[in-house]
Amino acid sequence: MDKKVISIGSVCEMTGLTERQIRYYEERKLIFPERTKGGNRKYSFEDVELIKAIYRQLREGQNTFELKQLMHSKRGAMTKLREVE
Amino acid sequence: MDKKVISIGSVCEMTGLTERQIRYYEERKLIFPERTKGGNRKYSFEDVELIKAIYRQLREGQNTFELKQLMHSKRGAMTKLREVE
DNA sequence: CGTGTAAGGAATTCTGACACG
DNA sequence: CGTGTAAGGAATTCTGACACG
Repeated sequence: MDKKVISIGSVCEMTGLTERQIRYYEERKLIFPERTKGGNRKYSFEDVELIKAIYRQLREGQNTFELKQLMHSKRGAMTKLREVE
Repeated sequence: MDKKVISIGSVCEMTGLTERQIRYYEERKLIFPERTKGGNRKYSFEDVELIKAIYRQLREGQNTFELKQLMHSKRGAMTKLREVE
C-alpha cells in the first residue's frame, strides 16, 4: 500500500530506528511523509521499506547526499529496494 | 496488509466514520485492534475494510449482534467482504 | 441500539537547540 | 554527518458517563 497512514511511532517499531533518525532522513529530503492537519507525520509501507533501505546504506558508508543522488538517478542502486518510488 | 499500524484518526479519514462509531464496533466484539503500550488502538487495512462493511450492514438494518453471528458462521454473508478474517 | 458530546487525563508527536565528533 | 537528549507545547487518543430514543 502506498497510503500514508502510519504514524512515526509505528514506523519506529517496524524499522527499529528512532524518531530522530526518521525525521532526519526527511530533513535530508530522502523521504516525504504526509501531514495531518495538526502536523503529525504519516508514512506508507513503502516509506517504511525505503527507510530501512536508507539505514542499510548509511551503515555501508554512504551519506545522505549520495543517497539522494542515487534516488534521483533512475534505475540506481536502491531502485530494487524502493519499488516504484 | 494485516499489520496493525493505523491509528484511529486515519481510520476515521479512510472510512468517513467517527471515533465513537469505530470504538463501539470494538465494544461489540466486531473488530479487534491491537494496542500500543500506552493503550492507543492500532488497526490494519483489513480492519478498515471490515469496519466499512460493518457500517454498510448496519445501515441495511442489521444490528451488531446479528453481525457477530454472521462473522462467526464461516462462509457467512460478509465473508466475501472480509477476505481471510 | 447506535451514536453524539463535554470532561479530564494520558500517550504521542512536534519543533528548535545544544552536544559530540 | 548522523544521532542523542532535555524542554515545552500542541495534537491525538483514551475512558466513563449522560443523552436520545
